[in-house]
Formats: sequence, C-alpha cells, structure tokens
Amino acid sequence: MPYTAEHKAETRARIVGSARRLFNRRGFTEVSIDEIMAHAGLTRGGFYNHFSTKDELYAEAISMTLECEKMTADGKEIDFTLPPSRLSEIIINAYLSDQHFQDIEESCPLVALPSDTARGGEPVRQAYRQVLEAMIGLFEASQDKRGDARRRAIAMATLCIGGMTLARAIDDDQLSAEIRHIARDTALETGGWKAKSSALAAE
Amino acid sequence: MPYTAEHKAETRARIVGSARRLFNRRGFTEVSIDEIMAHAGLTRGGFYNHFSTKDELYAEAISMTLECEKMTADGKEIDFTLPPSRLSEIIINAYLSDQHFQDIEESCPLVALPSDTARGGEPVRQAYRQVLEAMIGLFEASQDKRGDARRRAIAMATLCIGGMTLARAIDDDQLSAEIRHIARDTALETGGWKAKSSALAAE
DNA sequence: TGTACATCAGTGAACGCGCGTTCACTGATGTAC
DNA sequence: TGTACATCAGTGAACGCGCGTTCACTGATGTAC
Repeated sequence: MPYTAEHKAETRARIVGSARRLFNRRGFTEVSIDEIMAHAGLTRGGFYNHFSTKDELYAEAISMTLECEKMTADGKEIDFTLPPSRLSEIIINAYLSDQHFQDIEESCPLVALPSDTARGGEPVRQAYRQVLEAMIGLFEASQDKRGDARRRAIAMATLCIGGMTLARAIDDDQLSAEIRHIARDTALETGGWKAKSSALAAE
Repeated sequence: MPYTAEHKAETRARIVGSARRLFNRRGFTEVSIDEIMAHAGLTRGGFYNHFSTKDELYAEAISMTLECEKMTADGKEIDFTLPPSRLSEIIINAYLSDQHFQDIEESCPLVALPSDTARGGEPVRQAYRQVLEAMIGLFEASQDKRGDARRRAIAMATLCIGGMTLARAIDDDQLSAEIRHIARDTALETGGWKAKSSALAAE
C-alpha cells in the first residue's frame, strides 16, 4: 500500500482545516473547492479522493471544533482540566471577548455559521447540534450545586452565541461592544458568577 | 411621463418583497435575480431599472421590516398602540413561538440572515443594526419604571434573536422547543413579566 | 373629445465568468522478492 | 541490501451549467395639442 493511512488522514485534516477557516469567513456556498484545496496546498481534482461531495465537508468543518480543543483565552490555551465552574467562567469571558470578536477565521462555528447551517442538510445541522450540546453540557456541569442547572446552561449558551452573532452582524463597533458586555455579564450572573463591569458596559 | 411614479414604486416594492421572502429561506447569494424577478411576476432584465446592483437589494430587504409593521401573534396582527410593557410581552412570546419558528419566509431577518449580513457590505449591516435598535428601543420603553432599562432590553433582544437562531440551526425539534421556551421565559423574567411555563420547558 | 407622440418600464438574448464534478493521467511511495 | 512493481494520492484539462450584468428592443402609458 503506497502512502500510509496517516498520510491520507493528515491531508484530509488539512483540507477540513482550510475549509473551516474559509467557511468561517465567507460561508459555505461562497467558498469554492478550488480555494479550499489551494489553501491546503493541493489542487482541485484531488478533493474527490477524500470527499464524495462538497456538502459532506460542511458537517466536518463544524464538528472539528469538538476534536481540536485548542481554544484560547487572553492568548493562552484554555486548561480543560480546571474544575467546571472555573472553566465555564473563563469560557464565557473568552467567548464574548474582543479577541473572539475580531478573529473570524478561528471563530466558533456556532457564531460564524448559524444561517448557513439552518439552510443545510441533516448532517450539518446534526454537527451543529453536537457542538452546541457540548457547550451546554459544559455549562450545565458548572451548575451542579444549583437548581435549574440545564435551564441556566441553555440561557448562558444563548447569551454567548446570540450576543456574539449580533455583535458581528452590525456596523457599529461601540454597540457591538455594548451587546457583548451585557451578554457576558448577564451570562455570568445567570451562572452565579460576578459580572465584570456592568456599569462600564452600559456606556 | 408614461407610467405613474406610484406604478414604479409598487413594482419596486414587489421586487423587494419577493427578495425578502427568498433571502429569508435561502440567503443572499443562493438566490438569483432571475428567481426574484420571476416571483415578482417580471423578467430578469427589468431588475436594473430599479436597482443598480444586487448588493443594493440586501439592505432594502432587511429594512422592509421597519416599514411594514404587519407582525402577527396567534394569527392576529399585533396592535402597536398598546402600552409598551404589554406590547413587549406579546412580542417576546410571538418571537419565540412555534409560528415564527416554522414560518421561515415571513421570518424576522435578524434571525434568518445574521451570517449573511456579517459578511455583507456597510449598507446591509447598517440596515440590520437599525432593525435591531428598533427592537431594543421597544423593549427599553417597556422598562421605564425600572433601573438598568437598556441593559435589560439588550439582554431580552439577545435571548429572543439568539434563541430562535439556535433553534433554527439544529436538527432536533425537541431541543429547538426547549431552547425557545427557556429563551422566552428568561427574557420575560428579565423584563419583569411572569414566565409562561418554566417547569414544562425543562422537559 | 380624439389622436399623435415621447417616455421609459419591462423584455429576452447575449456576454464573460467561475462553479462543482469528472476523468484520463502521472509519479511518489511501501512492499514483495 | 537492492530492485521491480502495483497502488492510489494528487494533477489539471474538460464538461455542462447558471450566475450577474448589459443592451438593443418593444409596447403600454400619460400628455400635448
């Protein structure tokens, strides 16, 4: 067997990674297979050695978030061995941060691609749900000493994703920051943490 | 002058309305000018008598929500002369309802097109912001007897839009309903109203 | 009131272009001997 | 250890197709006389 299985897996992962970044920036349909392959250092035709159709790639580009847990906060990698409560607090702050607001390519797909996913087929929407459930599960684990854990976790996730989605869609950076600060503080309060700067966020 | 000015304005409005419905369902770039014109009862070429480019249409399709206040709740038109507090309560319930979840074509563009808008030019993002500000303003007016009115209003808007956006993106109707119920109840509580069915929403 | 005319909303063929996908190929690689 | 070979990851030209936009046109209409 020429070329190892790892070689093929690595190439495949490189294609998915390239697609993820391009999709985050421009959406599923506006990115061509040509571009995805070029960014992965390959040429057009080879795509079909790894995927049978472009649609197949959408779900993988979203699911990738579950595998590579290389999320960062303040430039440092997030330590996933921290206790759930501390971890969730860090994630809420990172999620609605300036850094996540600006770094579209490395964005969480839940923020970058909700409309594209809603119009997509079953596999993409399943992948999107799985990433969302992972986020909700993480928040829920941080609430185990309080009642209504799941309810709070879903409210927190909605505030994080919804807040950043709105911030990205509008043309006014000041309003974007205000929405992100309020979403962050409300999510933190919902989870039982102290809001960072409610007064500052209002102006 | 052949054809009245109203005739041209009506045709133009028909094109924008046709575009609005198609965009809500499939997004900006996946809808062709051919389709938009056909749904408006016209042919391809005439488009450029009304708009100089396809991009110009995006902003108008979103702004349209501000003009035609024909929102409905439980099948009835919403009465915008109601006091702000009662009006906001009705709108939150309508926003996260089954009806709004299912009726994609007549959807609020804030839910249907956030990703498309984030990738769009300045005019689209301005239109999106104006519709969002109208929603925030309406919620803010309902809070005038309470402190932190704007903060609460932005949290309510984020829960409404974020909750419905997530509900539309996933492949599990039960989880969609759970998210919508929790977003609705949390928004209602944030505004000082009674939640409808917190217990039921949890399961 | 009736008619000739100028206007311009609407038509539909045509343009260049880039897309997703196919396919015959090529050449780097691991394996058998 | 060295070599011939089979495999298949990757190549790039080609396919049919639909897009946004242009343009010469046509014919319904309001207006001037």
